[in-house]
Amino acid sequence: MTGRVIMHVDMNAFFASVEQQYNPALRGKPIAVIGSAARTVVTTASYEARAFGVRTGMAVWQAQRCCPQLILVTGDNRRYTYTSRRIVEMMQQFTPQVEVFSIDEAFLDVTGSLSLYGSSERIAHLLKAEIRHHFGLTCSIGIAPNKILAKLASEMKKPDGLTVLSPETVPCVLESLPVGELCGVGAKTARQLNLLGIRTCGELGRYPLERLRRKFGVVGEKLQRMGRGIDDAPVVPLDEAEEVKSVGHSTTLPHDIEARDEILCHLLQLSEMVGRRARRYNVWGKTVTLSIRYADFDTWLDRQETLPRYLNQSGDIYRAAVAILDTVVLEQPVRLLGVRLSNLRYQSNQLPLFAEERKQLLLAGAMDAVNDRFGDFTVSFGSLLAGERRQDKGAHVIAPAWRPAGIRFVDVK
DNA sequence: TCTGGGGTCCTAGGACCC
DNA sequence: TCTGGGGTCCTAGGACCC
Repeated sequence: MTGRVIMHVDMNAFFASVEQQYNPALRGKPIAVIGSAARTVVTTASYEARAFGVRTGMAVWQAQRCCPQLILVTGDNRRYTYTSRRIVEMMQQFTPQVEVFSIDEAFLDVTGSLSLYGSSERIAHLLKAEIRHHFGLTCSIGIAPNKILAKLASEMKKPDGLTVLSPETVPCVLESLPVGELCGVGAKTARQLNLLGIRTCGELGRYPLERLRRKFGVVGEKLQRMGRGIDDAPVVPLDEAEEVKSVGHSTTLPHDIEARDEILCHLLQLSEMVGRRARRYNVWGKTVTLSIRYADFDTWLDRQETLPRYLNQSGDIYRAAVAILDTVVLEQPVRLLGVRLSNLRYQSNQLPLFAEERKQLLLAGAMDAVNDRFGDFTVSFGSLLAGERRQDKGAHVIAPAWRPAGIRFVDVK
C-alpha cells in the first residue's frame, strides 16, 4: 500500500522578495513591506531586516528601532497577486491538484505525477528552478504523506529549503516537536495544552482522547490526530473550492474617533467597498455585521442583523450598518470599524421590476464601471467627498490570506 | 507612537416550529 | 394543566490562519 505524496510550497519573505526583484536597489538591503494607513504594521520583512529582529506585525516605529536603516516600502497588491497567479500556473504544470492556501502558500498532491517525473524531490527541484528563473524568488518546500506534515516540513528549512518527511521518520520528528508548531494550534490552545502537561506532539498524540474531548469538544479529536501526524484532508484545487461565505472590509482609523458623523462617514466608505465587491461577483447577502474595536484595543464588538431580503447595494448595506450602530452605546472612542456581508447567495444580476430600483441598480453599475477603470472612489456618494476623508484610493494593507482567484481576490480589475 | 486586514470554523444559548 | 424532543435559524464571542 502506498500513501499520498503531498508537497507544501511556502514562498520566502514573499512581498519583500517581490519588491527586491522589482527594484534592484533594494536587493541585499533590510526592507519592510507595510500598508499605507496611518497606523500600519510590517506585513513582511526581508531576511536582511529579520537579522535585526524585524518581524511581521510590528508597528513601524518598533521595526525602525530594531533597524534604523530599515527601508520602508508600501505594498503593491497587484504586483503580488499577479506573481502569485503565475506561480500557481507553474505548479499546475506538474499536477492539476494544486490547493491555493494563501497568496504565498500552496499544497500540491503529486502522487499521480511521480511516475512521470521520477520522484517528488525532482518535482520540487524543477519547480524551484522555474520560480527562480522567472521571478528570482526562492521558496521552501516540504514533502510528506499529508498536508499537516508537509506544512511542518516546509517550515524546517528557510529560506530556499527542501525537507522530506518520510512515513518512517515522522514519529521521531513529532516526539519532541512543540505543539505550537502545528498549523491549527495557536497561542491560546498551546497554553491550554501546556496546562494539561502536554508540550510536544508526541505527548499530545498519547493523551487520553476522552480528556481532550472534555476540554476541547470536537476539536479535541482533531488535536489528537494532529499530534499523531494523521491528516486525511484532501488537496482541494481552486475549481473545486467552496464559494466564499462572506465579504467584508475593516479599517483602523488614523486616530480614535467619537463623533457620530465621522463614524458614519467611514461606514459609508466601508459599505461602498463591500457593496462594490459583492456586485462585481454577483453576490447578494442577507446578514450585515458591524464591527467596532475600541481605543483600548482589547474590546471588540460584533453586532449582526439578518434582513428579510438579500442586498448588495452600498446604500442598503450602509443603512443596515447604521441601524445596528444605533442599537449600540459607545463606551470608548473608536479605533477600528468594519462592515461585513454574509449569508450569501450567488445569482446573476437581473433588472428588478420597479422603475426606482431599476434606476438605482443601473446607477450603481455605472459607478462601479468608472471605479473599476479609474480607481476606487473616483466616483462615490456625495457625502463621502464632502467629508474631506477621501482616503488613499483604497491602497490598503495586504492580506496574505487573499486567494488569487474569484471573489477572494480583492484587487481584481 | 503600540499593536493591519482579509477570512473560516466552532460553541452555546435562545426563538420558533412541528 | 403539564409535559417532550428534534430541526433550523439567528446572535455573540472566541480561536485560528496568512
